[in-house]
Amino acid sequence: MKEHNSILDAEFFQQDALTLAEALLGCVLVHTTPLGATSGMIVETEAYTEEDAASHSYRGETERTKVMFGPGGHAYVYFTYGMHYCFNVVSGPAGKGEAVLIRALEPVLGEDLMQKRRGRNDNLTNGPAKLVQAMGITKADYGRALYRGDLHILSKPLTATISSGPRIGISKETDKPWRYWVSGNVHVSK
DNA sequence: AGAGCGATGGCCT
DNA sequence: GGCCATCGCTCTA
Repeated sequence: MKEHNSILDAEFFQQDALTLAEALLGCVLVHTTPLGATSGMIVETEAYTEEDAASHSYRGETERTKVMFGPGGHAYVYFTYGMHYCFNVVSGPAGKGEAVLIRALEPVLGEDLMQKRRGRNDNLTNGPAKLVQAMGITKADYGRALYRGDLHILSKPLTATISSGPRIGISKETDKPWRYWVSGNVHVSK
C-alpha cells in the first residue's frame, strides 16, 4: 500500500491507460512556479490507447505524439482548436502509445493564482484547456517527467464513487466508455 | 438551460 | 483543405 500524499513514482505510470485513468481520480496535481504553487484534485480523466481511432497515437509516432510512445510518467501537452492546450499523463511502458487526458480538477491550493491566470473567478479548472491555463502548464512542459520536480502528482485515497461513460468531443470510438469521473463532483466538465 | 458559432493554428490526407 | 481530445460569448426561452 502506498503512503498517502507521496509523489507518484515512475512505476505507477506504467499501468495501462484505462487502469491509470481510474487510478488518477482523487490524486492531486501540483505545479510550483516562480509565481507560486497551484494544485487540484483530479476529478475527470479520459483514456486514449494506440489501437483507438480517437487517439492521437492511432496513426503511429509523429513529432507531436512521440512522447506518448515513451515510458509512462511524462507530460503530453498538445495544442488544439487554434488557441488551447491540453495536458495528458503518458501511461504504459515505452513502445506503447497511450496516455490519460486530464479533463477536470477540483482546486486545492493557489486559487487566487488560478484566477489571475484565467482572468476570471469562476470555472477555473472544469475543462481540459481551462485547467492547463489555471495551473500554468505550457507547451514547454511537453515531455517533462511527472515523478519528480515541480510538476508532479500526489497519491490520495479516493472515498467517492467513480462513474464512467463515453468520451467528450470526439467523433470516433464513441462507444468506448473510457471517460472516468468522480460521481457527483461539481468540478467535472460538461 | 441550451443551442449556435467564432476564434485561430497545427496536423493529416 | 478539412478536421479537431475547446472555450466563452451571444442569442433564444
